[in-house]
Formats: sequence, structure tokens, C-alpha cells
Amino acid sequence: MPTRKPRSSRTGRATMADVATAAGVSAMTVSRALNRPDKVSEEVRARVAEASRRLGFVPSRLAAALATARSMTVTVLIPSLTNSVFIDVLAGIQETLSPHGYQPVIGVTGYAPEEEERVLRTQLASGPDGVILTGLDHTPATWDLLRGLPTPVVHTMDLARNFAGDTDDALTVGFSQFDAGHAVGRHLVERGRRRIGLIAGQLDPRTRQRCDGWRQALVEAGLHDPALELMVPDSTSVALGAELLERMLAAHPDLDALFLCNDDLAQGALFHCARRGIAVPGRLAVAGFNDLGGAAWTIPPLTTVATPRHAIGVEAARLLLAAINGNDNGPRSVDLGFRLMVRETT
Amino acid sequence: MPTRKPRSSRTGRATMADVATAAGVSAMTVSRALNRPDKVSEEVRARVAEASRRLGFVPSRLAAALATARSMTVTVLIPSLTNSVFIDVLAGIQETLSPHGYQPVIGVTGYAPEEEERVLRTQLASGPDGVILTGLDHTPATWDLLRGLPTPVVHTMDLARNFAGDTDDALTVGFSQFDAGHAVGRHLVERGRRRIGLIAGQLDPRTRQRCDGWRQALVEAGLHDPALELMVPDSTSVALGAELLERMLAAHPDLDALFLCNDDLAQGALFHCARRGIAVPGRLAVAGFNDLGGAAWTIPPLTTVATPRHAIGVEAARLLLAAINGNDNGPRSVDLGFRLMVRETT
DNA sequence: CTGTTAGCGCTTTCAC
DNA sequence: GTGAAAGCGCTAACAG
Repeated sequence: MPTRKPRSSRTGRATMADVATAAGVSAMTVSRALNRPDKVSEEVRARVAEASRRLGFVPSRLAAALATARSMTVTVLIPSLTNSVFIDVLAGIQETLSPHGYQPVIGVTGYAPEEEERVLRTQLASGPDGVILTGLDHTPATWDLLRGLPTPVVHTMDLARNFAGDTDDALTVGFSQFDAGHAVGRHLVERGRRRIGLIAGQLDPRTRQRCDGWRQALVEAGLHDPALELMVPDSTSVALGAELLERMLAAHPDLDALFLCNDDLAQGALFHCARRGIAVPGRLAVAGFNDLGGAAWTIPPLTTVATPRHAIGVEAARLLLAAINGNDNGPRSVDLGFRLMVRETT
Repeated sequence: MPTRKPRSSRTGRATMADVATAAGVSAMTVSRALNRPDKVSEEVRARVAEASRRLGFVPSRLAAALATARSMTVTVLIPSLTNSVFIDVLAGIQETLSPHGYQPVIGVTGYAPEEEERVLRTQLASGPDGVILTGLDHTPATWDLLRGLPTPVVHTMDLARNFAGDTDDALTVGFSQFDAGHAVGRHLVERGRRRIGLIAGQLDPRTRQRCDGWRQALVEAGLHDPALELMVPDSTSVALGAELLERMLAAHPDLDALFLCNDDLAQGALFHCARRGIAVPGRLAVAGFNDLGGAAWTIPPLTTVATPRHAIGVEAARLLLAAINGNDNGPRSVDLGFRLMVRETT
């Protein structure tokens, strides 16, 4: 009598036991044949492979995770999905983790430390083998959670040495937002500008650090005027950049240079200038931040700061993988730097 | 003698059993107190909550998933992380799933059906409660896998009725790429253009359908010239748009209108025109596709097609949730349409 | 309302 | 090289 496929599982899927029966071996041998082929005889391996294919066997990673206490997932917390900055980081993470069999699992925090804490808490329930967070500004409870983890944690986009609080000797991968802002400020000063303004939105800690750096550079040059700072909490966009520039110009017609904390704002500013016939850089110099896709293609091409977003993702994942594998002797903090891209708007 | 926290778990974390002991109840009661509070006495609930908090208990979703056969995850397969089109869809999915406790788990397919099949296979191992895919162009083996699933599947960005192959009465959410392309073609014709060209990159099935629609419109008007089609496999970018337009203009100086299958290409084309002093729309009309962030802010503002990417994500997730909850009586195919955004480049 | 029993599907450990 | 037993941490199903 022909053997029927015995689908024992509740889910209707074949289990290892099913494959075992079909192959005439024990479940344990199936497990070995699939995971450590070298630990099993050539012949058995073939039989198991055949049975496995015939039954359309898909091993349950859930069960494996429970048994081994390794989920093969990595929790990745980012502030927003619609900000391409974090998507670039995520892409780097995913490309690096994936070949090693690890699955990034995304959590979106909406730029709010409390939400980050909540999301982290729920994600920890699925027992990730590692955690990658954005920034170092977490709630005390979040730090507690992280401290209690048996798995490694990497913080991105910032560096421990630039952080005011206690970072517990955390693993960090990023660059100095402060230095980057400072570089822009100095560049504008060196171009001979005297009335240098600042427009910023989405005031997360990293944006603030950039602004701090810029301010410091102006103070050093004796050129800082607080009235020329326009900082709003709204999320950045092309439209917002145009609008804020209009506002600033109305109040300070003598403005001759401007740092906008993100390229989309800068693009909006350039658009406003084009419409109003304001010469760039003749009358107004404009600098952005991040070197997003279109920055080299604005008219005129935008001076901005290129940030190593993708590389940060790659490096964060590498550090995490190393830590997961017990390599604790690597660097604890990786500074990937930034590059001031001087183009034609300054 | 003071009771020590008995951390029985291998992972060093407290288990339900630990909490149970600490609260003086059974593990089952802890489970109920946490998941169905109404099924438990006020007093016990409080005791469990207290013990749970004191031990820093984080329930293992893995174990729960294994026991209930519900992982509370949804596999989401997209071609690319760096194409904002899919990120917008993803954001819609994530926002909709998240409040219901479902975790989207992303897989990246690189626009390759074979890779999609591979990624899907590995993801199925973690027993998702649903699957959301991009497009309807899957390998036969992928269709087999999907058919065999006990969980619902939703296909996005396309509509079953527009698909050439057999779709198994699949759930689909999207819009007609063909009609959208057709609308652009007709619009250009109606603007009185005679030498209407096409530039396309990233030739996935959806791009091809858009091109087909455009071509159809020109054929209908008796204006189609195959020589004016420039289709390349490269992924789209601003730089590519500029380059391809230059090439096309060299070969066909009489070109008077152009459809570019993605806004970044169109932006590059506009840039090239600005640099070469080609009047838009005077000498050359330009239309893009997708209405990405900057499209309204190019100079002049770009005519393009607004696609409901976010809404597609939201609706796909809704349909999936309904199906997971056994509501099979809703629509099987949702057409979210598109809007031709006529601005100043045509 | 609460507890007991059994088991999800896999892997660890130890025999053989 | 292979198998049997036990258990990962939770919950379904039943009993009380």
C-alpha cells in the first residue's frame, strides 16, 4: 500500500517528523542532514533531501529559534520610513545582514524616545539576536532595557564621544554631526559672507548638533546673530524650505548666506530664489545637508555635506555581527566622517 | 528569607513560570492575566502585573507563536529599498499593520523573480500570517508556494485584470499602469505634439505596461515612431535621464515631446534642457511618472502622474487583515487609480 | 475564576 | 553515524 503524506502539523505543513518517516530515519537525523550535512552519511543525506523536497518541507524557524535561543533576527529602530536618510542606512544594514542569514526587523519610532522605548519593548519579545538603534538619545528606561540584553546593541548616526550623556561604552557608528555643521559654517565664513542664517526643521538631536556646530563656527568668526536662526519642529520638505526662506528674507533682507539643515529645505530655498530672481550665490549663498539624490542636479548645483549613510548601515551591521559572534575586541566606535561638497551655490 | 529572582530561562530572562511563582499562581494564569485580563480576577491581575514588572518580564513571542501557530508577522516583498516608490507602499503597510500588532518583515527581491522566490522561501520558514508581494509577475514555483499557503496573500502595484497570466483569483491592490501610460501619451498628443519620444529605465513589468499604454495612445493618434523609444535596463536616476535625453536629441533633433517613465529621469531631462537652453515646454514638452517629492518643484514644475503608493500600502494591509480574520467577502481587487498632474512642462 | 496536562516543531545531550 | 529522551516558553483544551 502506498504511503500517504502524513501532514501531522496543525498548519498543514510537513514537519521534520514527517520527513523523517518518509526517509526512514529519525527526526534528529533530518535536522542534522539539513543543518550539518557533514555529520551525516552521504546516502542518508540524499534520502532526506529527496523526502524533504517531495513533501515540500519548509523547516520552522520559529521552532528552531525557540530550541536554540537564536532568532536570527535583528531589531532595527529608525525614526521614519519616509526620510531617505534612514532608508539608506537600513539598506546598508539589510545588505550586510542578509548574506549571514539574519533578518532585519524594522521598528519606526517617529522621532520620539518614548515611542522608541515602546517599540523596543514589543520587539524584544521576539528575542532578536541584536539591536541597532538610531542615535544615542534614548529614555532612561530604554537604556535599562538595552543594558539588560544578552545580545549586542549598536547605535548609529552619532558617536559616543560627542554625546553628552552616559553611553555605557556603547558600540557606535556614525560621524560628528557637530563637526559637519561647523564645517559648513566655516565654509560660509571663508566665502566672505557676513550675514549668515540658519534654517532647520525636524529638530532631532542630530539636527541640533549640526546647528550647534554651525553656530560655534560663526561665534568663532564673531559673526553670529541669533536673529538669523529659524528653527521649527515641522518635518522638512521642499515646500517648507521655500516658505521659511521667504519669512527670513522678509525680516532680514541683508541675509547673504544660508545653511539649511537638510537638502530638501535647501532645494526649496533655491526654488524660491529662482522665482524671486535672487541670485545664487551672487546675492545669497546656500548650503544644504546630506547630499541627497538631487543635490548635484539643482540649478545651480547645491553645496552640501555628503554623509556616509549607507556605509553607516554596513558598518553597524558588521560590528553587530562581530559582537554576536563574540568578537568583542574590535573598535567600539567607528567614525565614518563626512565630506563637504562645495558646488556652485556658495 | 528573601526570595531571589529565579531566572530559569537559558536566555537569562524571566519566564512566565518565574512570574507565576513570584505571584503565587500558575503559569496559565499569568498568560491569561497578560493576554485576556478580563478572564482573571482583579486581584490576581494586579499581583501578576506587579511580579511581572519586578522581574522585568518580557513574554517570548517566539514561544507564543509556536504554541498558537500565529507569528503576528507579515512578509512584505519589495524589489528595492532605495526606490522611494516601494518605501511609500511599505510605510502605508507598516502604519496599517502596526496598530493591530502585526510586524511587517521586509524581503528585498532586486527586481528578480528568482530572487523573489528564494527570499519568499526563506521567509516562509518563519511562518508569516500573511504575505504582500509587489506585482503579479512571479515564477511558477512562487505561485505554487503561494497556493500552498494557509495564509492570505496580497499583490500590489498592479491589477489582476491587467495581468496576462493566470492570477488564481489573487487579491490585488493597485492601479492600471497601462492606462496611466496611455493617459500621458494622449495628453502629449492633445497638446499638439507630433514627435513624441519615450525614455525608460528599470524595465520591470510595471514600467513596460506604462510604456505599452503610452505606445497605444500614439498608435491611436497615428503618431507612433519606434525610433523615438529609448529603453534601457539600468536603474533610473537623474544622471541617466540627462544622458539619455542627450542621446535621443542627437539622433532625433525634431523631438518635441518626451515621456520619461520615472520622475528622476524627467528631472535629469529638465536639467539637461536648462543647461542646453532648450525651452520647456516651448521646444520640448516633458512628462514624468510617479509625482515624487520634488516634481512640483522643478523648474518649470513637472507634469507627471501621481500614483497612490501610500494608499496602496494601506489598502493592501487592510485587505490582508480582513482575510486573516476570515473576511473573504470583500473586494478581491482594488483599483486605486492615478491622477495626471498637468503642470508646466507640457 | 484558576489549575493541570499536553504539545507546538525543533535541537540539545547523551547513549548506542 | 544515528537515535531516544527531554525541553525551549508558551497556550489550547479541558477539568474543577
